[in-house]
Amino acid sequence: MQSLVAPSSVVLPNLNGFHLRQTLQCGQCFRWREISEGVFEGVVRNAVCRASMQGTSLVLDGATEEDFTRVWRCYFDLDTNYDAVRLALAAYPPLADAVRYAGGIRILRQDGWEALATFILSQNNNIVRITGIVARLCETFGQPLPGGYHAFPGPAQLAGLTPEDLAPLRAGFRARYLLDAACRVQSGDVDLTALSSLPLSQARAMLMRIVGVGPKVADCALLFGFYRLECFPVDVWIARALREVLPDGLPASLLPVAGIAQQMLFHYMRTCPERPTGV
DNA sequence: GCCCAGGCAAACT
DNA sequence: AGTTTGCATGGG
Repeated sequence: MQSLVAPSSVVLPNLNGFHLRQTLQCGQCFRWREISEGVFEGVVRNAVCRASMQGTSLVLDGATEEDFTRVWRCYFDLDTNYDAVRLALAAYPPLADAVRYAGGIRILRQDGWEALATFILSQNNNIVRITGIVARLCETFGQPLPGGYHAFPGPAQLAGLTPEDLAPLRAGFRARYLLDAACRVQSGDVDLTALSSLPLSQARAMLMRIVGVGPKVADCALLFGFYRLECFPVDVWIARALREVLPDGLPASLLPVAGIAQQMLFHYMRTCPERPTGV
């Protein structure tokens, strides 16, 4: 196992306010595993690394310089100033507690197809089980990588399969949704490359052509897979709480970073022990 | 057994 | 066009 990770590492200093566990376990991504206290192992775009914090530095063990410039720099969105975002969000009183509790979250720039697929699998499901289904999906259909890891299977690798083929995933009724997404992406009916720049309403409409993709999954895919920070995914679970916290929605000044606010609120309301669920 | 989980499709009024 | 119900699976 020790030779599975390339003998190099990358250190990213001065990540003030960054919280690795919050970021990787807040429910925006499903491909990281905490292998020991504070150490996470993950696969992103055919690259593997072990991530941990040393003070305010993010350490990526096993990351080559090439992987850093090709994958990790973008993935962790290191060129966005989160100090400024936190300041802006916390200045709006309804968000202050959420920023205090979950302000270490950064929105990861995930692969678009992976985000779409994993959030299709997320519906009426919980984060631990989603992670398990995604792991089985990659092990079963993903391209093998050095060290026994697997890439996330692309649309081409899933488009020809049947729901019975996906039975080992134990994804339940979501299996046929995932296959419909793969077919529509593969055929060009859904053009992922357009989703980053298309007007939001058109991007949502395109994604919702997929059976099993509604407003919530579409917004999650756009936020986490296409870096549309103006998306604010809301489901029935969070809606009741949001009406209390944000009766009038976000002020216009915060709309460009609505997705960051949403994810901090989501994590806060889900996990803060001082804020009982149900609100 | 029950209820819930990052919803949605289908079938109802 | 709004509302209700079923859905696969697993954990608490």
